[in-house]
Amino acid sequence: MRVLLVEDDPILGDALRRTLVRNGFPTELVGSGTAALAAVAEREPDVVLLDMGLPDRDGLGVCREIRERSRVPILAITGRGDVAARVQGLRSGADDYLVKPISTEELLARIDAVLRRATGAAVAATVTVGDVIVDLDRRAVTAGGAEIALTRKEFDLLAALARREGAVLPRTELLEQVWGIADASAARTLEAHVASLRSKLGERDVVLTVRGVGYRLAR
Amino acid sequence: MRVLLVEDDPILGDALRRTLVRNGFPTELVGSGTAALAAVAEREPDVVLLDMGLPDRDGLGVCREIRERSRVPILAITGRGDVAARVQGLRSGADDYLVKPISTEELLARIDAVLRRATGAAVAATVTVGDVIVDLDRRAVTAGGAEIALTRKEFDLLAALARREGAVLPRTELLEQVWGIADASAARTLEAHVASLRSKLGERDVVLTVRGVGYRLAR
DNA sequence: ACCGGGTTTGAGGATCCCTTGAGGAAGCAC
DNA sequence: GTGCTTCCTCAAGGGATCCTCAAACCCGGT
Repeated sequence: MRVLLVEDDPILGDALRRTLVRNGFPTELVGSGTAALAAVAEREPDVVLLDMGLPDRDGLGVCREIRERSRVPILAITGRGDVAARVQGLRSGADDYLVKPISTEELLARIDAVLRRATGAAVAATVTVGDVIVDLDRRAVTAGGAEIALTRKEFDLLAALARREGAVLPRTELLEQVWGIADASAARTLEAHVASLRSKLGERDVVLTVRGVGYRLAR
Repeated sequence: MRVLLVEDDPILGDALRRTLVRNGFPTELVGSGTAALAAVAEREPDVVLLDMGLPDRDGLGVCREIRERSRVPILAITGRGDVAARVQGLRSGADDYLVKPISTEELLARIDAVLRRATGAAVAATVTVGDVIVDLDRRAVTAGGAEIALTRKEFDLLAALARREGAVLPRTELLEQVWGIADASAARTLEAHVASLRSKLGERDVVLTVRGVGYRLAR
């Protein structure tokens, strides 16, 4: 499950690459369309994340050339409001697109979705922890067979933990994924949501505290 | 319509076999890759259910060998979270896969789907939600047997939701699919159409709102 | 030009839930 | 045990989000 990330801005590129790696996607970063074409042939990635605003050649051409040589799913990255680029991108073979600025949550969700479609409706859209089932598509959660109504943040929080089932997610990471902020000052907000999530899940001890670090899911 | 089940865990294997038999699929259970290859040649099953975690040889190899000798549809069974195995499985010729733990409903649905694809039967172009039937070809909707007259936008909206039955569609996505715009400022338009759609469908709670995200269909 | 259904837009209001604060409990080092 | 840090509980304000209800607008068809 390898990702090829094509992004010329080294800052954004590195940030995206780290996010992806942290979430279980080994990622190779290249900075130009030419390098991208070579990498597709050589490394056979499972998904290509392609910034449409490249320096050496335009994104559409790269997109088309990749598509001529491979059936790998392509996720286009476009600037905000650039509707024309979006439509043309989809015509040139991109499977979906992301609009800057890109939230971690959306990035992961789109990758999941694109993989699911590419592999013929397969990647499971649900995660099971004990008798708790998290349905990422329906944004629905059942515990012991009974449906549980969660709010937006509560679900996002649970989903972030569920995607990395069992792994410890640092508070900063959760804040970034769910709230989109890199600010640790909202610590109490996070705690409050963990609390309400726990109370809704009942006496199940699904969300565990890792003191000094963050939270993780039981298995 | 015979199923070949390849599963080394006798407990799980027997449970699956019984479930299948109860639901109309005569099933043979074998516990190793070697036996599986022999059984494929000899019994000519209509579907193979293959656990990727076998003791004697790895699932991928078995998968590939089966595929070399036969065009029988293969449903891979993988552990949870084992994304890599999933992708490789699909590359090695599996048609779809199931993730443990396997629910009966999902098992049967996947077998149906795989058989439908393999035998080239037409996929039904109607989606059913409760007693509401959405016919995507005829652009017609019936609820409780009675035909319901919907306007264009109302139908497009319902159809967009129905195609991804149950999954949450973000507001932005609905706006783009139904209205062709990437502008979130038309939010009230969407809401108005949801309202009229709901009122036409009666007290059925078919269209559910997911606060902060979008809408989805009940099941 | 005139309807008439379909669609969009606006304002108002109801509901939900996110955030924030303070105080207390629990964990950890010594 | 003592002190310190970290985390949890609880409740309430205020804001975001969505629904309702009308009215205006658009656009074919007659």
